[in-house]
Amino acid sequence: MKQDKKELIRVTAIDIFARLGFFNTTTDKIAQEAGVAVGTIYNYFRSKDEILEYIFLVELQKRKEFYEQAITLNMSFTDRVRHLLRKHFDEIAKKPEVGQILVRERQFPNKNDLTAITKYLDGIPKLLGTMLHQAQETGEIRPCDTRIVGASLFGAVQGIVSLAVFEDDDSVRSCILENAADELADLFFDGLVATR
Amino acid sequence: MKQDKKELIRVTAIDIFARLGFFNTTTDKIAQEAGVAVGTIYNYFRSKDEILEYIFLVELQKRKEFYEQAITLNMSFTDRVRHLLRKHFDEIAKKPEVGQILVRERQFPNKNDLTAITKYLDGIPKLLGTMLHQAQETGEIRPCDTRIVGASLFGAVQGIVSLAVFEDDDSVRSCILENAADELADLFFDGLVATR
Amino acid sequence: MKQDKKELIRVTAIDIFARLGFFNTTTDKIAQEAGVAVGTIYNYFRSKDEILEYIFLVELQKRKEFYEQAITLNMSFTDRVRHLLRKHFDEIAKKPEVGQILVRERQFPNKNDLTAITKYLDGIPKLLGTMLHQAQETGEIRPCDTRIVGASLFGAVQGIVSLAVFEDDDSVRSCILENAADELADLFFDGLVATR
Amino acid sequence: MKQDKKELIRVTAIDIFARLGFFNTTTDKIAQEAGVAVGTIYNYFRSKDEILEYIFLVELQKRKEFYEQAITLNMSFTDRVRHLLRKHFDEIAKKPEVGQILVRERQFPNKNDLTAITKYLDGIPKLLGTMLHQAQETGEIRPCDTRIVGASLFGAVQGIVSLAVFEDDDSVRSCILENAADELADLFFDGLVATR
DNA sequence: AATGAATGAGGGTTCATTCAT
DNA sequence: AATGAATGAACCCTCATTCAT
Repeated sequence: MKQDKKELIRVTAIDIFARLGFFNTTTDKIAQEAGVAVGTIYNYFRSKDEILEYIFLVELQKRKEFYEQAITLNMSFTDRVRHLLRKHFDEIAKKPEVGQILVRERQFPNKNDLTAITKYLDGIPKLLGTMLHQAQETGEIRPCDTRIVGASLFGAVQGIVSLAVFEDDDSVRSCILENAADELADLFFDGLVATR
Repeated sequence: MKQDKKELIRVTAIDIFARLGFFNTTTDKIAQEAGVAVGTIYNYFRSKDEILEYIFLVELQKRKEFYEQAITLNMSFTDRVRHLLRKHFDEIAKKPEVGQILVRERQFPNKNDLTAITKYLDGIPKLLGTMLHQAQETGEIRPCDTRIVGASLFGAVQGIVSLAVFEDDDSVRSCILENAADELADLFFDGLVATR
Repeated sequence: MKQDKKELIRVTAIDIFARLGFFNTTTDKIAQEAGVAVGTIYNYFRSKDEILEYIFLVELQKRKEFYEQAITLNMSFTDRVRHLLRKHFDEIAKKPEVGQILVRERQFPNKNDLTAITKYLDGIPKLLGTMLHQAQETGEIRPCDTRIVGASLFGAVQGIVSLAVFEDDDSVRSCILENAADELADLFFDGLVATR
Repeated sequence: MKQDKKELIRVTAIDIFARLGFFNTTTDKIAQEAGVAVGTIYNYFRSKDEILEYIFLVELQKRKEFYEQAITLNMSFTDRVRHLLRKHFDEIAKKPEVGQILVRERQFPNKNDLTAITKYLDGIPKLLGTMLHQAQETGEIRPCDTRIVGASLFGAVQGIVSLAVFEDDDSVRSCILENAADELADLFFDGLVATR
């Protein structure tokens, strides 16, 4: 039950951060909406910053698990990426507010360098870069600057999430998120040029 | 001369927003670093928010000009995109701080409805979508969800800017930004798959 | 056993109050260092204030006992004072932290009127004044304003305790406290002037 | 006029600190009673702590001036001390609240080691110790532990201030403070023992 | 147009105290 | 008797904005 409350605060904070932005969200507001006292928040988090970090941490964890899964499965590189993208967009579809935060709250509290936020924003592109590099060595993909392509892929994902998340119509949003993984995989692997 | 001071404030604000983030920047700090009094800022801007909006507005204006240019020039769709990307990354290379702000300060897209920020973040992907749509109709590119691809392209650009902007080594950053346009164009038009 | 715990809390509180000061000490800290729950403190004390009062009360009690002893013993006034001073400084030497509190925590003598703290800070000088007055009547000491001299003696004692207590070197502190009683008695009874 | 406001805040704070104690005084209260906004306080002081330090600093400065005066004047050691004591008690008589603070607010904000408060509480006894030491060498006073006697003298002064300051009757207080210097000087130089 | 001291609502955080277990 | 999670009033301080000079 102790963790129930931490979870309650995390989930509530996601909703409000998504709605108002981190800096426009007050701790009072979070407490009120979570139905607890302000003090209670501080029994589980050392600061408002830490709530945001925890949100990123949880999502980072999930992405890591997706990655471990993808590694284990015996599939080609392209399928692996497709798998990761699907999982990611599914997650966003389930809770778009999380997506909103992931693309918007990159202001760092810049206190400790190794925050979960930095790990997320730096770590995931780097991980994509590594995957690309390996695929390049096995000849699965053509030569390219893997850092740039990794950052592009990560950025493209964020761009789509932005698009979806600011879409008001729920059904349109769902549709975007459902197609996104395949559309993006096709784009990245086959390009846009008309059949040659 | 009147506009000299407004420009001074804009440029100074860019540096500080990039360094500290919008919410961690005080008007006092801007005034101090610009060598004017706080009150002076309010002779040119109605609020701190408006400074940020003005920064986005100026950049939005530049992008629009690039677009007008690109339309005028008689070139293929792919060359047009390549041209736009080059111009954009050149601009970031000249003043990376601007890039930092463009990718980071997307807070509160809800205060006043039609802010320059929203116009930038929504407008540019939409514009890219339109271009893609036209290219699709002329058969220059294959069928695809142009909204998703537009958002992906915009996102990919932002992702690369992120990568470059948080890169400490100046020469590495320049290198990334120089190659980015071509690398990204190749990626989007030809994809990654080795065999063709 | 019931009183064991109250004693435990009192002793722990002394250490922390001495180290951090009353206002910088939290009840959580006391509980933690005493190895009990916060709630437990409130089974023995009605408030945090009351802990401090209890500390003063215990010390006041001890001083009263010293006084009773001194009265019983058949000695001259000067020896009586010397006896009291020795006892007091011995006590401080045994637990300098108590001394620190006695000289430092004189805040709010106004909350409840008859606190142990007020009794200590007002009562002891008054008691010294009474002793001086009697000695004056028996001709043991010269005419003087006994209130002022009483306050001076009490103040001088506190001043020495301050000196000792903020001395870091343990052996120096012990030395100061050992000599203090005699030095002070000599000073008060014979003065400083060289020729006599 | 700039300094007028700092002075206004200092003087107001003295009154409230004396009445309620430092820790029970809020910045809002000071602002309200000074007739300024809370923010104004922070234009002149970096923190609430700094107000207290400034109060001590000003008093320390005054004492130093008294000391310089005393050194310049061509008088015996005993007269010099008498002069210092008179000046000090006069000062307290003029504004007893200051006295109250000087004897009560020794809680340290313990942040920077060299606060004005520490300088006052450690520095003045040390200075007295030095004076005593010199007098000892010139044979003006008998051999004694000058540290202990210095601390005693300082403590005795504080003790008298305590006595006076908590005295409600104004005329009694004045009387105490008027006689204090001589009474204390007599005590320290000639002792208490009846004419021998 | 320029200044910068004054403003005060509002924010994050603390912590003594309570009370259900 | 003991626990410690929950509480929420209260505090210190910040900072965007104003306005008299």
